[in-house]
Amino acid sequence: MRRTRNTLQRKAVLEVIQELDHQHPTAAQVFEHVRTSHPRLSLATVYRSLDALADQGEIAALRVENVTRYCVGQSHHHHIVCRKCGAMEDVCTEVFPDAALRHLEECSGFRVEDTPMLFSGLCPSCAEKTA
Amino acid sequence: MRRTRNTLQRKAVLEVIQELDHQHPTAAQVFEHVRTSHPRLSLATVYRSLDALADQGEIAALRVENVTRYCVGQSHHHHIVCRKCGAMEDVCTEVFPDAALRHLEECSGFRVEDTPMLFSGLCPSCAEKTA
DNA sequence: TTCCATGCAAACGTTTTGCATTTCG
DNA sequence: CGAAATGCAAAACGTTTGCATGGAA
Repeated sequence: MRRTRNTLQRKAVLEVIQELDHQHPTAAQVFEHVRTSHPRLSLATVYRSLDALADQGEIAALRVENVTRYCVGQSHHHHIVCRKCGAMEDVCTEVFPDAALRHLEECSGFRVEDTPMLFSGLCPSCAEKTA
Repeated sequence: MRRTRNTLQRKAVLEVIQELDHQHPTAAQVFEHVRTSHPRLSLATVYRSLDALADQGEIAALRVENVTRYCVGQSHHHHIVCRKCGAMEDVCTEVFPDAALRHLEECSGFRVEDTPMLFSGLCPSCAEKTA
C-alpha cells in the first residue's frame, strides 16, 4: 500500500465531495467549489487528489458519457442518471440479483465482476415536463 | 427524416464496421482500417459517417470508458467488456429481466429507459492468465 | 443546380504530465 | 532529510467544427 500524505489540499477536496455528494460532482465542479476557499489550489491537484482518494477507497469514481463524476464511499452500489438534466442518484443494490450475474457468466464465458451499473432515464421532474 | 447521401466514403465506413463488427471498433480503428483502401478519407469524415449511420440505425454506438465503440445493427442488446484486453462481446437480452427494471423505477422514481447495459469483467483468455 | 458531404486544420472539453518548488512525516 | 504533493503550463486524448471545395441527386 502506497504511502500517502494528508495535505491541506487533499482534505479540502474530500470535504467538497462530501458536501456536494448528492450531485455527484465532476472534477471541474469540485475545482470551482474548492476554489472559493482555496484560491491557489490548481485543477491538476484536484485531479491528483481525486485519483488518490479513489485509490484509498474514500471516494468512488463513475464515468458518465464523457466525464468522470465522484461521490463518497466505495462504489458498491448502482446509479441512475437523468439523460436530460444530468441529475444522478444512488440506487439500491438489489435491483440486479446475483442470479442474473451468474447466468451472464454462463452465457458469456466471462468472469463477471461486481460492476457498479449505470442506468439512464428521466428524473421525476424532467419526466413531468416531458409528459 | 433528414435526407442523406450514399457516398463512397460512407459505404466504405459501413463496410469496415461490418468487417470488424466482432471487435466493436473505435472510430480510430475504423479510420486506420479504411485508410488502407481509401487513403484520402479523413478522420472527420469517419466521425461524421459514424454519426449518420447511427442516426439511420445502421450501426450502434456504445460508450466504453472514454471512447465510443461501434457495431452493426440497433443497440437493443447488452455488452460485456474485458477490463484487461478490451475484448467486447454481445450478451443475450434476457440477462436483465424487465421485472428488475420495473423495480428500479419504483425505488428511484425515475422513468427508466431501455438502456443497453455494459457489464465488465475478464474474458476467458485473460481470466485464465490471471488465475 | 442544389445542397449535403468532404478534406483539412484548428478548436474543443476533459484529463494527464513534465518540471521546478514546496511541504509533510 | 527524503519522498510525495503542489502549481503552472503545456500536451495528450477523443471528438467536433468552420470553411472552402467537391460530388450525388
